[in-house]
Amino acid sequence: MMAWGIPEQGWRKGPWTPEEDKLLAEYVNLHGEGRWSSVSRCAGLNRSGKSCRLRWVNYLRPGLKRGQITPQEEGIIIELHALWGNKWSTIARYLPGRTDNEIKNYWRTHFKKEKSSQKKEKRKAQVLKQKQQHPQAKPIEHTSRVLSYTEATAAISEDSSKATEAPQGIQEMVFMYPWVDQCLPVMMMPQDTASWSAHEQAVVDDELLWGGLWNLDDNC
DNA sequence: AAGGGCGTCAACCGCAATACT
DNA sequence: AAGTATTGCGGTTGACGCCCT
Repeated sequence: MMAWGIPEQGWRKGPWTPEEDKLLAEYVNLHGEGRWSSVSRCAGLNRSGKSCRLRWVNYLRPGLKRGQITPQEEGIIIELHALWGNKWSTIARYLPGRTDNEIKNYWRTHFKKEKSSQKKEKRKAQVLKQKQQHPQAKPIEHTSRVLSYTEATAAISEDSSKATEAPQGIQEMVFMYPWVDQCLPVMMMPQDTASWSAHEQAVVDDELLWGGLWNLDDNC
């Protein structure tokens, strides 16, 4: 492995120093995000644009949450990963304050390699603790489910007679999250799953999501 | 107390997509 | 329209700290 700090093609690599963080943060606060290659030049950082962007997105950006992923967030990660697979940046959009890198790391460490019984015991203990804190909550593994378009429209309107058919060619996926007692429309996708990717980011109602229903801070 | 194993996290790399000229 | 630069994403790596023996 290359030694930390020895530049390849002139760029510094390795862990960021507090001084570098300060320079980057000051520059981005002043000029905004974007044009990362010029950031490295103009901010006096001997870092590649990619490195600057990554550091900002994963560490310096305001509003980032620190600390452990909550059981609620974990539930969302599990559900969204089941839907989208390793689309970490897409999943991260539904977890305010969390980065794709963080979610990716979390998934790999908690689910990809989860095999030892010890680990499972730990997990059980966590779930048990959660239950004691929120006795009304169902076990996290089963807290949400995917509803059909018809089920969802009925549930949202709280009137089964108002259930509507999904638009032709489109299937809306909706999660039921008991901890917020709400149906959350997640995405619209063609029933032809081969062309999902073209539609996967057609989020139905971002306002609804960011408006507080998924305000996970309230649950901590 | 020492050291080996393991988990976590920050950061790098390569590639693909997108924007710009 | 084509070539180049930039940005974004997902996979991977390596350092570090904690725990167990």
